[in-house]
Amino acid sequence: MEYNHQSLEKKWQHFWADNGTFKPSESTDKPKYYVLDMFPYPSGAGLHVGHPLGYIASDIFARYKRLKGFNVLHPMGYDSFGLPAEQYAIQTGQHPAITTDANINRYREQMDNIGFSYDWSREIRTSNADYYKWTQWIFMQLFDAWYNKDSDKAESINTLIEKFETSGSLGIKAVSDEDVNEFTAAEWGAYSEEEQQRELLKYRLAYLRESTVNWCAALGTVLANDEVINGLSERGGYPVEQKKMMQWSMRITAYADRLLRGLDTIDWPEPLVEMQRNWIGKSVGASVKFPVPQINTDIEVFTTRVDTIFGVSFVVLAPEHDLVSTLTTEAQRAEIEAYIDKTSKKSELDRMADTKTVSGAFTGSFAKHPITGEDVQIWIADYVLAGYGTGAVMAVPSGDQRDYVFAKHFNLPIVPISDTQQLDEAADANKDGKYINSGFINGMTYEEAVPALVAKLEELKLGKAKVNFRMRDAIFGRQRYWGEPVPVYFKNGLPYLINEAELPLLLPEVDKYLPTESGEPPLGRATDWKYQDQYEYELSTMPGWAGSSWYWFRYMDPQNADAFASKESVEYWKSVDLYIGGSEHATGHLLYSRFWNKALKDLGFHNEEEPFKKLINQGMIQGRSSFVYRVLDEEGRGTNQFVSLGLKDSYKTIALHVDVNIVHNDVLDTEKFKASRPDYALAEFVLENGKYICGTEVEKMSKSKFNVVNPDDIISAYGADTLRLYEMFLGPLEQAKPWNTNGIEGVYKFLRKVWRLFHDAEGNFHVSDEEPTKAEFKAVHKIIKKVEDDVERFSFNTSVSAFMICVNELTDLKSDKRKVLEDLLIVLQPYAPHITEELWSLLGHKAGSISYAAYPVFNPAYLVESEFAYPVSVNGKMKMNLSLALDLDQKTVEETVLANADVQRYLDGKAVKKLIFVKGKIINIVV
RNA sequence: GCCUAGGUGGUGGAACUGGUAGACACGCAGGACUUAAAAUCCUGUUCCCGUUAAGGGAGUGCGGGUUCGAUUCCCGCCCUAGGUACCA
Repeated sequence: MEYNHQSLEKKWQHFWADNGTFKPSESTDKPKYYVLDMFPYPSGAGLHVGHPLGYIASDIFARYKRLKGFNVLHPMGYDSFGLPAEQYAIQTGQHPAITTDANINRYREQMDNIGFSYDWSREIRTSNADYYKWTQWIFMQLFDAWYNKDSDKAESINTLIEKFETSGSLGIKAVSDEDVNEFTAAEWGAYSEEEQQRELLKYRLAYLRESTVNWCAALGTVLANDEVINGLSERGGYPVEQKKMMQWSMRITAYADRLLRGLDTIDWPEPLVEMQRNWIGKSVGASVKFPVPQINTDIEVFTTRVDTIFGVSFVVLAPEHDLVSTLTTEAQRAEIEAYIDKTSKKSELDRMADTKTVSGAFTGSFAKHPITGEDVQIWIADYVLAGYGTGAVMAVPSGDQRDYVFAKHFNLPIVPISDTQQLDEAADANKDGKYINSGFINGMTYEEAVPALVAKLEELKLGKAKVNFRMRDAIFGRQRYWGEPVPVYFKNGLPYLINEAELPLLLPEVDKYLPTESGEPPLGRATDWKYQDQYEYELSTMPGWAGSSWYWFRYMDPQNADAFASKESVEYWKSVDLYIGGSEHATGHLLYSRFWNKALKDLGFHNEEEPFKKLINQGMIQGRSSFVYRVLDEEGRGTNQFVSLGLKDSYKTIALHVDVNIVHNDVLDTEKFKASRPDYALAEFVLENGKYICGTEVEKMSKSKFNVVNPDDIISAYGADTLRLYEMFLGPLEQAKPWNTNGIEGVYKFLRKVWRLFHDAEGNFHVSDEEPTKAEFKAVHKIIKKVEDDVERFSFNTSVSAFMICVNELTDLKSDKRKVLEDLLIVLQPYAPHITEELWSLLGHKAGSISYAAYPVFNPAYLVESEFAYPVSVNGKMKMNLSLALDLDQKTVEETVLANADVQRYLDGKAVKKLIFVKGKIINIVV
């Protein structure tokens, strides 16, 4: 029988599904291992050949770990709330749940064709009520929590209430809003219920507050910072503006430091760690107050270089700064107002793009230098951002390039503050010199000056050491329909949690998926809330990242109706050992997940500080578009003639995308091309060597470029095993690469060779029980070792090559020995599960048992040779090959090599200065 | 600008801690089998010189350095991709 992937693969996929082959058990002596893929949003386009890359890699790893004796949890599900289904619903009126279900079914079908070892009994969908019940429940825990800086963790809000009741707000160190009140226990007791709730809201981890948000009018919703790219929405690319609104937020800033520290404890790709670091944006410095006596207030600035404080020659405020209007003198008012007007007209994009033009205006007021007491001018300029730090900076032209340019432009003083500064052309920020013109720190070094200054500022009550973060709290509400309802109702304008017993708070039906006439979110249309007459429900829903910020826990115990997962299952599976997915989630999902994980840990629901121990980013697979060249006539109109790539330069042509599915190895199938479109029916071709060669270009995979390759097509032509091997063979997992079917034949040929190892010339199954030869053992033990090494370091592409070498060797040896072939099958199983499963059962083993076979033990003895040949160079130049017996000591090797006639001839009487040994061999002779 | 990753044949890529650069595969060329084609198998394939050959030379983005020996380590530069951006 020949290798027939079609029937064989279907057969085993059904067998695995029917027998629950990949269900892990929690009652086992085996150590656990949790392999997770980032679950997909099920889009309408289905999977293309790029999507499964990471899934194949994780599947190989999961299968390998099973062979290595681990109890493996390898689940899959869907992040099924999201904008596209809702946009589609707005256009067609079809309920998003229906589209979503249809898309999920398509995804599932496609994934099943690839032969993944997921435990589908644990499938989850974030839009299912029995799932989002727990997303809502977690929201409630976060609402009922505050961050205690003393214990450095989140605690139940009750511990805060207790403190308020016993000692008031005194001595409480919490992460909270800026505008918290100070009160005694007695005052707290005298607060009304409403006043108490209003105050508590300023401490909760999930809170409601008036904040400046990114409002996207086209999408009709607010967006989180990571959903806005260059002032445009990530989805759809619509303009985004800043707007003040009452909004749900998550106090992620409470965790800024722990999120940063945790990065050192996890094994993630460096670029990703770096992205999170930048996003969190910790800067260590000082906050300094510049008094403005005439209006009896201070301008607070943040600086990372307090040591340059004596170089301050002016202070700059952002044009949006609260004090601008009070500080502006009558003489300057017209100028300032004109400037504010001008900058407010600039869009976010313009302001970012234009960093060269120097602009600003003088307010007319002066502040006092906190140490010298001298007057410094107060300016406004749009290079100072309202959203970072305090929205004001102390300008040190000698130490900061922006301040330098500004000072030059407006003729403000530039004071050197270090004896090593070079200020002819630019600011000089070096910290190496000794201070000059700097009062009491003159002559000090940087290391001495900083603590001295901080102490001085504290003494003057005009400053203190401060750590600043770039990261802002995450906006949590969305004015959309297709998301989790927030389990909150309002009383006198204040939010209260609904009863836990009322969970899940079901997403109500609406007549339309658009905002109401009065501008409320779509949920304002709902008429079937359970307690509609009693409650004034919250109308916004949760953002897309809510459901994905805890989903790895649900897989541990997906059907549990009493908890998001049982205590036992959480204690057993702990956290994800290996997580595979794209780097586009660096500052979104991966940050929010770490945040929720830490909060849930603090509140006592599990014990793991980090959710994903090791993370791998698979590279994006790009499309490889093909082009045909249509010949143009004198007027530049297209003719029916198409010219092959190599000859196109002698014609006037236009390049047209052609469907990559009718091109093989860059050769166009001309008949299929003619049939593809009516206006190509009469096409004529100018061929080279009898073929029409297409041009190519690497672009994003998309329908409009005719370069989408569907995995189903590859599978029906070559089989799932070929697809799996080929996707791995394409190159390093983490590298972005274009899809290119050109090499797939080689992988397919390899699988046929594997099949033939088990079949005789007539095609009958045949293996021998004889003892393998040394050469056969050697071939197999090489691959046992190689795959072990490769899989552990995620170098799947080199394994595929090694398999090919191994099978070529066994084919040359005409090997048919059961002992070596069985080992080969086990080692190959993670990569090509279908063919190995089939051959395994033909060998007489129980069906399905290969998935839990023991990974063969590598025996280095099989790789050792009795004699080895190796090259010896003279002065680094390769000269000759020598062959020596093994087990010689260094001295004997030395004598034998030097006695060798060839060596003597090359040395030509010259004296040997040194012999270089590597692993007991002489590798180089220095003369 | 800054941060991160990378630059190796016609192509995808290999070379794990410095030790025969180009494994493996594609493509291409030639051959075997076949009436023929497909399929399959075999041989060759970094570049240059050498009629074939024996042989020689160059070669991992560019320029230096360390070393007996560098794709690998160090310094400077160029280019590509991703991220980020008046963050004080």
